[in-house]
Amino acid sequence: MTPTTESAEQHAHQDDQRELDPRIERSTRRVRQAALDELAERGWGGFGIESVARRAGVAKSTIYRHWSGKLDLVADALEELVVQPPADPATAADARARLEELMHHLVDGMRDSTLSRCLPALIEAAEHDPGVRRLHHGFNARRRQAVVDAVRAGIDAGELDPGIDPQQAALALAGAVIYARVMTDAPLGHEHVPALVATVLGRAERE
Amino acid sequence: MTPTTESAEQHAHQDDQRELDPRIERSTRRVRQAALDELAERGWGGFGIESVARRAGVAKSTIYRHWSGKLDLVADALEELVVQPPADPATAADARARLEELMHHLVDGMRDSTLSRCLPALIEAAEHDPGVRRLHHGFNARRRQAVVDAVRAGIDAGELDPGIDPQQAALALAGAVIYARVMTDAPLGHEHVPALVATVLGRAERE
DNA sequence: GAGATATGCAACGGATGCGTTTCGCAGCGC
DNA sequence: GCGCTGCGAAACGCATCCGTTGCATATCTC
Repeated sequence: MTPTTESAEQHAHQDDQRELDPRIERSTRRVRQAALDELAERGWGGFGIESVARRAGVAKSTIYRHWSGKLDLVADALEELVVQPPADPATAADARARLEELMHHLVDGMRDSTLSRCLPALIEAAEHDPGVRRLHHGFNARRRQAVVDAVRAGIDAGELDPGIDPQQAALALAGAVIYARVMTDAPLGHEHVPALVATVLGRAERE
Repeated sequence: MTPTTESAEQHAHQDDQRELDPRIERSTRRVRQAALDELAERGWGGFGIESVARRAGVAKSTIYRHWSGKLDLVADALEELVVQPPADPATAADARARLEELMHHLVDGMRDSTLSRCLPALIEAAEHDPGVRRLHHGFNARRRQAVVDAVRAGIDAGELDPGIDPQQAALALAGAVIYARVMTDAPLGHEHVPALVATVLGRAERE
């Protein structure tokens, strides 16, 4: 039995080595899910291994058999959430439609998802742990990059004002959704997306 | 000695009743400051009364003499941060200048301030405690309202595109700054403000 | 100065969580 | 079926924090 000082090999690439003992597969899956629930409900500071074990219906020793501690477990569980790609690039008619699509996707993600419920804990955790910070910032950078690309494409295609700064536009668009989630009582709804996109990207340039 | 079941009267309005025992003034001031530092460093979950006492150079019993517990103390200490009014309304030349001013102020607030260092903890705390949530959301709503007003004034004055939705514009502007602070490695700097404002509000309508 | 009062200090019982260990059992692969 | 191995249960020592208390001391008010 490996001492699991580094869990990355075992868990991150678990899907590769499909020859795993079904008991392990079952345990780790339950624990990861429970860890995310725990993180969402209790937050970063409130997160407890014993609580996760109870929640997962699993012995505490089982958790320590597979992860080295709180940090290892949380980091591993979070990888679970990161596997959501935003959307596909080439289906939308024009830049505005594409961006509205991206925003709707983000709004969706901020309504029900596990990720949304974990977001405050994630923000807090990123502040205090370098590993989580890398994960968190990396994930958001990738997600935001899709918006930057869409804006730039829109400008190149002549559909958007060339005065727009793609970086700032992406910050503003994504920022509005995230801000509404963590700083206000009223998360952004789908009905606000058109007005948001229209406001940030400017009104129709050509009609 | 009042049992301090409700601390609001004693502490929030402390400045009013200036006849206070200097020992109390001194203690509570130290503790409040220490509480903010603790919140910034350890986060909402890591926050501990005994740690605050150590930090403040004060006996634990002194804290319990003035506050009923963690929640009471944190809420009281946070009031300290909320007393920052954004700026004055009628000095700026035009709407764009006024909005850039507001954004610079927000960027400032996200660089060094205690509030910035407490922000992740605040977001997390607001998620789990209704009292903190009210404080947090209320403060941000007030701050954002200044932006909404400025945008609306700009539209009314014919300086901004009437197609802009003031609410969404404010969300986008404030959101970009906050997002950059809690979701990325690179907080927004003052040098980005002009591009941000220009991007969200549209390029010059009249030149 | 005298009396009031806030503080410091130390200790308390209780709770909770951590990370480890031991052992009997059940489920797995072959 | 049999050996292998992951699991559950329970207990461990240790640490931390909670919220409270009693008492001596320092500091304020008058």
